[in-house]
Amino acid sequence: MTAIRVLIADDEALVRSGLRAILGAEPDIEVVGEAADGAEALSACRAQHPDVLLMDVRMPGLDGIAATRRILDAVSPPPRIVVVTTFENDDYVYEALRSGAAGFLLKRAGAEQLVQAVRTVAAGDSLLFPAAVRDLAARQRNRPTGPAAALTEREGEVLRLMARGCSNAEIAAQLVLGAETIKTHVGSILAKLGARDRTQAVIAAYESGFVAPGWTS
Amino acid sequence: MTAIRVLIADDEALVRSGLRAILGAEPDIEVVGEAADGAEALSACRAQHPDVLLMDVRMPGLDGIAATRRILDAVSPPPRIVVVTTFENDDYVYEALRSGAAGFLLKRAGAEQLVQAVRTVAAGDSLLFPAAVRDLAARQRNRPTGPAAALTEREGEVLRLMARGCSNAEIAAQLVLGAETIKTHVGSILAKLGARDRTQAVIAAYESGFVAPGWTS
DNA sequence: CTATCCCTCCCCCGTACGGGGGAGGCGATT
DNA sequence: AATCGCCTCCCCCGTACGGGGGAGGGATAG
Repeated sequence: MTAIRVLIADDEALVRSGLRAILGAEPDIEVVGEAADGAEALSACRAQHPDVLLMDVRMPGLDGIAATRRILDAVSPPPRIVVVTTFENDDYVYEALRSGAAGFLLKRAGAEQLVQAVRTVAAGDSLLFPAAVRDLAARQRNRPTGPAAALTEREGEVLRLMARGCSNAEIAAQLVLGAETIKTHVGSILAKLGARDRTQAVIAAYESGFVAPGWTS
Repeated sequence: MTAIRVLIADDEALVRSGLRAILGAEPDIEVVGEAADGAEALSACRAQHPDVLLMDVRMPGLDGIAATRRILDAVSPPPRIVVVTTFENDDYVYEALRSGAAGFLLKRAGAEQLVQAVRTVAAGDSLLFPAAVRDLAARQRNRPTGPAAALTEREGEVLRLMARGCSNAEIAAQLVLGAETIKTHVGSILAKLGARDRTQAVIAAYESGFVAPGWTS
């Protein structure tokens, strides 16, 4: 049996070196390349066709999630992708898996878990490590990420209410404001989101993850 | 170290027996009870406080997902829950994990994988088995399940276009129909979905899974 | 101090939207 | 043959919505 070919994608060179050191020590694992961002990972995958791609979520440019999607779309045969992340900061666990990642690994996992993870996904299985996943999932709701970031706090509240089906009058009542004020906010929201009407704004809210369907929680 | 206490919840007695046989053969695992549905699982958890709960998703009454949620809410300390499912039918993978399940196991997994899974979750780690998870996730989109089921084919098309931000005129153009026709369809959709305006209809479409945000794929 | 941004509220105006009717054609079911 | 549901199109009407202006107050930054 030939060695498992692994590609490492992480924006920090030190981390890449560390991973390479750990994996390189294993006789059945071969690190075939490194990438500093999602775009590099994509081209490296095209060139190297690794069996396993170890990818950080937080990277400049194409982040790990988007890169996962693109690589699985563009590279054939697709590598098995393990998304790596640090501790506190990540809401991306499920998004990563939904994007088609085969596994999810916390950076504070031990070296043993790492090589185990690589072997597991290379064998065709998926994995989740470790228990902290559930806690992360709970925290997953607090994601203001998106083009909705440009919205002010007030506008955010208004958009959230719009996304719950409220009319301008209802929003005004809810926030104890004049109906005219809401119209102004709605106008700003439409402009910032590039939406033509409130419906498009709500769609943008869903698509950007500013609000999420109940069944995703 | 004391044995891992396992509770088995499945509506088929034969399956329960099989699992019990497999797990009972392991010296470090003890099956402390069985349950035929979610409600039984809940009360059994309260009585036995197992370390691990092996639960089928499809069960009469309280299904596995709902039971998982309730048990994790109601039982302290909560057991580690492994959701078990058969092959084709399940969109529930992510819902199960989001409900707080520690792991997910296909029934066609081998006995070895089963005991391994029990040991893994008992140790505090989460797991996913096996590779089929991603394919299941991919199939997850095709769920016309919901209140949108009552919609006509035509109405479905219209709703889908509404959910893409189209105006009535645009929908009419898209479907090569009169604008008045679209108004009729929209009216029917609003009535069937219990929505007051197109925005609420689009929200219902998202919430019911009739359409899904791009980031869920 | 001034500029800028946000929040608040007001005006007018045009229109797309939604409610409430009706009506004809068409296929399937009964 | 009759009925029913679906699709198609038409009328009128009221209004919530969105565009385009303006304006004052408060906070922060320069």
